Amino acid sequence: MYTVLSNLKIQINEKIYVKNPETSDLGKKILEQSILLIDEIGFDSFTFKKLGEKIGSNESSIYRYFENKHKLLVYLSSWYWSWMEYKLVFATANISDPKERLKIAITIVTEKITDDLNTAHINESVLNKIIIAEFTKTLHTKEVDQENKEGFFLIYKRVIARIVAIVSEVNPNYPYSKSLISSVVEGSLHQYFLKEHLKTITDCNEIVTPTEFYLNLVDNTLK
Amino acid sequence: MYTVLSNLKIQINEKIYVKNPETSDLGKKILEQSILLIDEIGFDSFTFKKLGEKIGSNESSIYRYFENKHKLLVYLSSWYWSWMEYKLVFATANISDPKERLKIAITIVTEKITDDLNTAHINESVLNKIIIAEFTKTLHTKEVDQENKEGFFLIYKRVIARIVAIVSEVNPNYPYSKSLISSVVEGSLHQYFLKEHLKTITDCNEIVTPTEFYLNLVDNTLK
DNA sequence: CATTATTGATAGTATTACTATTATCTTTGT
DNA sequence: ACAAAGATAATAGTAATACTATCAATAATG
Repeated sequence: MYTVLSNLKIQINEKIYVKNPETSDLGKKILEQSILLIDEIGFDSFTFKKLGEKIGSNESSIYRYFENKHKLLVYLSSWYWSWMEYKLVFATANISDPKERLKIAITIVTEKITDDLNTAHINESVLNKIIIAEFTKTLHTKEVDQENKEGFFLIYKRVIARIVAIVSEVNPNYPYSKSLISSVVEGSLHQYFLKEHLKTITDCNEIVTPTEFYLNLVDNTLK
Repeated sequence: MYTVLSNLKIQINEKIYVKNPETSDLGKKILEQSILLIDEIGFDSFTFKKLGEKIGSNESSIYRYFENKHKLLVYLSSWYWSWMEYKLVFATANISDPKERLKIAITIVTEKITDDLNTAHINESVLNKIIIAEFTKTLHTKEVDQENKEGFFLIYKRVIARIVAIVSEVNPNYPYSKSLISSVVEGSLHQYFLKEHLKTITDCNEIVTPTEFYLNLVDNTLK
């Protein structure tokens, strides 16, 4: 996969990190290798100590970038959704037909992810695996309301809002556009999860894709 | 809410517990109070030590019932879905029209939960809150495939399979019945979560219910 | 070349997630 | 009524986690 701008820079809410990891080599290494390590051992077993060992750096150095592993995951998620928004905006620009625009948007948020070569230290394909496996954990905490107030989930919500706006163009009378799209975005991750782990309760497999299922669903719903 | 059978007994996979908590007072207290404590402080902060203090019992005694807090959550989830299956089977029995049966089934799995007075030590309304907040955590672990093999998620999958069977009656040509229903069941929990915490990306509120949204969605989809 | 910022090394603390042992208390079977 | 068995409580102990603090070493910059 390649994006239109080379070396795209992604802006993340400052409250999520202690020190911006994009501003140093160590910071970028933390992002790059944390993605690989979380994918490898899972977020629950992931610790800053293990990450430090992996990148040949010290635990305490990592704490200078992120308060704790939860915040790091929130950062990676924000990065992911920001990248997704970027793709969404570019892919739907200059498409006049709302129906076509919606089709593209649904495809973008539900399709399989390949690595974007413009971001040297982020492997989007592996990041996507983490999002499928771990994204719900960023939301499902006792601190969700506080963190939501601080804007931790803004980009995620904005991605959904953008697609909701297209739905309203396609069918202004449909009364559940927000629920429909939040359900598509979250549900798509879930279908990918089921396809890997609980195959008996999904139709998605090597042939049928979540994209196909959701394009059909949205199409039927807005008719 | 009341069920047809009084004192209904729910069977849980033996591999989930060390000692069946339904066989003693302490066991029942563990179930009852763990639900309240997890709801109160969240699953992440929940420990057996805190639970022990709450029920005036010893940490080590709780370990005789459950290997760890993850297994306890799996137990509570299994209990919940088993109870849901029970409600589903009763509510749809003797309804000959598949469309009507599907409508009832969707309603059952998406509607707001009130306490079932037939189960003295389980507060289903609070348990439902836990399921909304924490159920995904039972699945999103590195051990999911192993635990799935051992049957930890059987009842959950069976609930979905039962509704899928009704979908096939209503529309045998619809090719995504499993994805549709897994998406409804999981998505419904998600919509309840959004309604509480991320209101801007859902249409569900005090007036519009997840049930209404999903009945409409399924109806349009199977037309 | 001096200052400042960054990173590394080490140590230390409170909590968690257990396991093990032994004592006590409660049932139950005869 | 009493012994044996089973369940629970109390205590102690361990390894790992999730940090914080301090200070030394190194690199970047003006």
